[in-house]
Amino acid sequence: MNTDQEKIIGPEFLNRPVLTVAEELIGNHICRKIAGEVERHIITEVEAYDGQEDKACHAHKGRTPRNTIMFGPAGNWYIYLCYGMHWLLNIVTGPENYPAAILFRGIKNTTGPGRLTKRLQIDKSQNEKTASPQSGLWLEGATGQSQSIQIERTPRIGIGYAGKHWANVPYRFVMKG
DNA sequence: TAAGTGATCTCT
DNA sequence: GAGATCACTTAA
Repeated sequence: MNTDQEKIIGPEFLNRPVLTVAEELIGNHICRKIAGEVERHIITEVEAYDGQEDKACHAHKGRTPRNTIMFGPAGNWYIYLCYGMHWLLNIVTGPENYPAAILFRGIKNTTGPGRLTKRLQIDKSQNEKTASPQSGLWLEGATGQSQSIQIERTPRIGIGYAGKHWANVPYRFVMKG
């Protein structure tokens, strides 16, 4: 018997290598409750940021007030303002004290991390919250669908400053079609 | 192609 | 406290 609880993606799913989690998130659902109405969107594009060695990861220079949440346990949201006007949404993954997160870059019919958060009405009020129906923002598994999708891997976007190696590793996952 | 926009971080 | 930086979007 599948209850709603069993479909929710929580720390058990997220506390694994960030690349594995990122790839498996494609095709699943991001869920948002706004004024009592629940919306579900298919995840089509994500990027992985993997630990302090990853020069593109916000935590690569060590712990700061902003990125402390990434050092915490998996399953929390990391949301920050980019270029002064765009909120970017990440989910923390991996074990405690290992800073890794996945950036949500696109959902069905909406491409771009800044547009995604605008579409879902996400801002810093969700930052550091746990992904769960109680916080109004969570992830659900789309069982049955994920077997038929095709995933493409490409280098990440907009991180040329990270150096030749880290700017070229294929840590971006996009749903084909 | 370029400019808008403001929190955060790294120096003084 | 000041200046540089930045995981983007939009309008031309």
